[in-house]
Amino acid sequence: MRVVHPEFAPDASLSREEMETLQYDVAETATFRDEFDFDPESVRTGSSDDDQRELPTGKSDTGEKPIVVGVDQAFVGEKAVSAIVAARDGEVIERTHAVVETEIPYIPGLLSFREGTAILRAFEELSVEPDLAIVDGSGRIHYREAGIATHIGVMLDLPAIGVAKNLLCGKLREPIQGHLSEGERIPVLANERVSAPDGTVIGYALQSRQYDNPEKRHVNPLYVSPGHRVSAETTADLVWQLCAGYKLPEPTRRADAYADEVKETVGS
DNA sequence: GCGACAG
DNA sequence: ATCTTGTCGC
Repeated sequence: MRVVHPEFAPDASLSREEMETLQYDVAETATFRDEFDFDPESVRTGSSDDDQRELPTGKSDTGEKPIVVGVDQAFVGEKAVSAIVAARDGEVIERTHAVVETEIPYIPGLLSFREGTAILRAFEELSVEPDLAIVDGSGRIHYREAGIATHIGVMLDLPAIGVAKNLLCGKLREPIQGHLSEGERIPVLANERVSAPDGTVIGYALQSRQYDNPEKRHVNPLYVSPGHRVSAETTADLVWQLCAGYKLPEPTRRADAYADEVKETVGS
């Protein structure tokens, strides 16, 4: 697929100040409301039920099901490996990847300038037109509301969601005491460290999976946030639907595995 | 100066 | 993110 907004390219040679200014521009172009055509309820995983009956009409509606892509990165020395796995109705239909030399180190808040180019190059290799992207990292849960999921989503004008294992910034509306139960979600609000008005719901802590006996051992929640063209609430709904009994959503797990596969092919 | 800090 | 064996628990 093609880039729609090349002016937001995550150029690693920019100064820190220029990078931050670019992020404010990206956030201004982004929308954190539901702006997509597919039915959120139609998004599903592949490893779930196999009782997929034909429709009453007998007509196959697979062509109407949204294409969801998972995006993940791996590193080999100074090279960044970006992997994308596309699936429709839970079935993998295409996989692409790109290997790009990293130019800058990891800096909290500027992740897209380290990994963005590799991700975009992998997207350019994609021949199918995705309806939604699940990106590892934050979206709106970011100092300037422009995490990597937002940056990628805006450049491609593609509905995108950010899925992170740790909270970059913002504050939970209610503190987690001990642990959450599977399926629970707590709003993540903007605080003084976020450019959004204080109290704005910028994402959710989502307990995608939990052990039977959390008292002895528990799983940490996922921190999900809108990247582009998706609301915080729908973001949590979609990620929850994509988690087939695992902590990470299916698209992410597949991209993760593919990135490891490619990684073994590349030398440092 | 002291914390906070996606991947 | 990455370096890595065993090990705890369901």
